[in-house]
Amino acid sequence: MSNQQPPERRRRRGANNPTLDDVAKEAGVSSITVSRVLNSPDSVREATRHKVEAAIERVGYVRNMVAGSLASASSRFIAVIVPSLSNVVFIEVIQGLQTTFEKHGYQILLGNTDYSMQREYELVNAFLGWSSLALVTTGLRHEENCTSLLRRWQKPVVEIMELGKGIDLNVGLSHYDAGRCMTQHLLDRGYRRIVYAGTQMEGNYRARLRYEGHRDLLERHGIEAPLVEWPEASELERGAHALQHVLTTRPQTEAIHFADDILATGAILHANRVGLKVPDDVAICGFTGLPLGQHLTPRLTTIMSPREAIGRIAAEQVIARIEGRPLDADQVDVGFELAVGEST
Amino acid sequence: MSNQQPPERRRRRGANNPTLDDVAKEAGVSSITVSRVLNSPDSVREATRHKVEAAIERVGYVRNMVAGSLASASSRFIAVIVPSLSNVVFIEVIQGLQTTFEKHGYQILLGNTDYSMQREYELVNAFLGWSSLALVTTGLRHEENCTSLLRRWQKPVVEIMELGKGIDLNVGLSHYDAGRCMTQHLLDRGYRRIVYAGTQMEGNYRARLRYEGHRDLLERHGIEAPLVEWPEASELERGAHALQHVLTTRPQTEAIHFADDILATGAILHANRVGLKVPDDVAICGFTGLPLGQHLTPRLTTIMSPREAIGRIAAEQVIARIEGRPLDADQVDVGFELAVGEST
DNA sequence: ATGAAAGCGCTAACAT
DNA sequence: ATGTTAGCGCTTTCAT
Repeated sequence: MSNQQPPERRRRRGANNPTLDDVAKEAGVSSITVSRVLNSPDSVREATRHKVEAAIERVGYVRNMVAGSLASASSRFIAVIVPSLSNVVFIEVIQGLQTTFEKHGYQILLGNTDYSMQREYELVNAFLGWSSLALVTTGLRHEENCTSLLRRWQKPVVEIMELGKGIDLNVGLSHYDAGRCMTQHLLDRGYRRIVYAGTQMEGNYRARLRYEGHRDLLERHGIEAPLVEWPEASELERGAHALQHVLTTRPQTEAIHFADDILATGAILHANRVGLKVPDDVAICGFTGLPLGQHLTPRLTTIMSPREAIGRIAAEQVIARIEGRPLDADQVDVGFELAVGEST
Repeated sequence: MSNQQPPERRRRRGANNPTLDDVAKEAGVSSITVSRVLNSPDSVREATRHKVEAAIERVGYVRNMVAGSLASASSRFIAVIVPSLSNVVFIEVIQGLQTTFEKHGYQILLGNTDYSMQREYELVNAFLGWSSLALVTTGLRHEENCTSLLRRWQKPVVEIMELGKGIDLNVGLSHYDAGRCMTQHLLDRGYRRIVYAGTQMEGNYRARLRYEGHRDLLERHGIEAPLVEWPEASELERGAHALQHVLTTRPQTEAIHFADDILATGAILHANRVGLKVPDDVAICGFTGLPLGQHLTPRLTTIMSPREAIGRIAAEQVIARIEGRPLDADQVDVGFELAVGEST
């Protein structure tokens, strides 16, 4: 004989946190009213709102963002993907993004690819699964799967740092032009025997683009463009070694064009230590425009890239899109600026 | 007369992404089997698994993390709250956390309080609402609401940077002892007229604790402990100004104990620029142990705090808890080390 | 090893 | 301005 009573209800409730219903009961309203107090307080009468707010306080209600996101099929997450967290450049970009997004109540979902496109694809996949509102990623090159997934995705995608035709929005600068610009400056100063020194040049193709700008300009002048590179990440110590190495293996070198300010700073500090004169013994320049460079003696000649602005502008573009405001342009060239110090 | 046909089903589906059911249909299995392939592949026969994996690929399935988290009442989020992103110290801690958590497949949810406890409480609230598995926050002082909310919460909470009795777990060092240790070194070196110089000393009470260690030791020796402070965040420029300011207003000063390495470095670089001799004209020391300090001439005397280790250890503690492994201790003193350079 | 059914806690859609 | 109902897409529970 079959069981006559209705089957007992299965209950699960993970933690036993108060829910909207608990608050509603406490306040003597329906749960949707509580939801409205939370999401569009103006659509609720003031008296009701106060009752509900008091009830929320009393029961110690903590909003379940997960349930809300599932029901509305959207979260306030913005996915942000960078290749490295040990590079100040990306930290500053993240600051620009974070400050701007936070002001508007968005939460960043941060991912680090370690310069692996496979990892980037995995992160993109996971972040889309969180109903992110938009995605900000670094550079214009991705796995094919990744690009096509993002193209199908119907939400704002910003590719930052580099300039060019991309998936959707783009905020950056031309690294090729930046490399070329610095080398033009070195030529103007009369330097001819110039070594380019960088780290992780395979993964970090923006540094490679700068080198290509450098090389093409030199070749046009019939000058060789030797490249020395190291697989490790940039550190002050590496810059010191690089200086030592170049002066040992190529004692004729007149100038070293470093791929970034960390290396260049390490080289200048090392020169100070061992009594080498910059730029008389060897000229040194970098790329990025870290404040540190302007405090050295001699001040570092470098290319200033507006890192925080990249983050801020990318965030502003995204927010405009989300809020349905029209954009001036899908591509923003933030430019760069040559800052000439005494190191060249 | 009432409508005889069953009422038309309301449909919502935000985006029209393929769901588990779509994959299941494609693979000719039930949706729970697809779920198992994703969550516990070993519980599914190999042939079935391959069928399902092919179907996932074919329909371009992107996992809906939100729905999964709601159903299971848990996510793979770890909430991380820091007071600032413009301070390298927290960046390095975040790196330690992020690297360790990522290895285990956890996603950080990053929040920045700007040294506001009110903001910290809001972030905690939001992050608990995302079914976070654990929470890492900075310091031992919080809003009362915040502390009691976290105490009720049945998941791991780690308070980092500072050492002391807290909510649950604790990983840090004694800032009071660190300040005292450095000042003992200055006394040993024979300095007596010592100025302590810091920034944002109200919000950043860890810097204040270091000052208190410094002050108490000096007072025990019957020496005054003047404090100069600025409300802005630490920058190299501020360190340069601070040096200038102290030497102008208190020309007798023999040593400046800076609250952090950024200020101290700014001061040393400025001294190099204007031809002041460190430590002969004035001795300089800092706190943190940034690599930069060891590349200066003279090398900076500082206290090395293991920033990345704090992050790593905090993450390891959390992971052990989550995975049900026993902890050696709820409190970890990561210690610090006096690094004596030529600047004192 | 696989499946059916129920429910996670919220919000959209549709009343009133 | 407020309420009713159904459904978001998954995982848990229970069954086979």
